[in-house]
Amino acid sequence: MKIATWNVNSLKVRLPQVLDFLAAQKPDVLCLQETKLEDANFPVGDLTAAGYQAAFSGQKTYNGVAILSRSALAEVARGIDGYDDPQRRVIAATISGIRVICVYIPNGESVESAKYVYKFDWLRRLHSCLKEELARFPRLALLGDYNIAPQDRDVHDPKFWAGKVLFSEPEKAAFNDMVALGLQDSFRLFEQPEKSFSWWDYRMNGFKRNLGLRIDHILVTAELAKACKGCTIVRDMRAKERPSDHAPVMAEIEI
DNA sequence: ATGGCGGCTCGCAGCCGA
Repeated sequence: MKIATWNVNSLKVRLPQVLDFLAAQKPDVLCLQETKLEDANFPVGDLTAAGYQAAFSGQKTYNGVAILSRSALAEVARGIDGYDDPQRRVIAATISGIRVICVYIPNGESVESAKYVYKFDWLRRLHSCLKEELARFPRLALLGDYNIAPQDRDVHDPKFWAGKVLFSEPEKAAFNDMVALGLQDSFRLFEQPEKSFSWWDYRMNGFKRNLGLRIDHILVTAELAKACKGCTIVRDMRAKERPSDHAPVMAEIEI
């Protein structure tokens, strides 16, 4: 089973690239972030034609998440239970007995910003939600745009990024709090090329110069980690015409 | 590397992302 995550930065613009990715990589599950679409405009027809069912939770202009799956999506849940957040950032579904949670964790803007405070409030709520989900589902994967680069090797210039949003110590601590719940970073279960990133700024020739960050992750429970056969960043999607600023991340689980 | 890109909107400039 191949599970993937991709921040597409507008599904309306990126639909052709998403269809390319589905055809080329044939993931069983693809989690999307920043669809920027109201549910009424979700491209159900094109995705059905490509062989995928979808569950989605969107809004106009900002945010928006979705899960595409070749097989049935059960127990679909939108948002975090008990948290009335108008920003559409979470959707979950059970697929082939695996709990798949797709998240678009807030960016935070800067460490001085009110949005940084929101990020931590949000992460606290996600943490307690995860605790409950983990009690129910020994097979769970948390995929998405975390907006956190957890380690020095996930940042092209750790000295420059030190203390900045996406790489500040409290954010790394929040990431480690999720790991402490029993989740493992599937990417780091395997040998990986140096300077592996999942996001590159559109500006300053960020991709060509490989000035990136690894902020998109697939965290899995121990039971899935045991069955995990690989995790890769599908870098070539970032090199295409009119790319998202993120590349997809994909893990293979033998089930 | 932070102006510099690219997506969005009752657009024609400003907000947001990361």
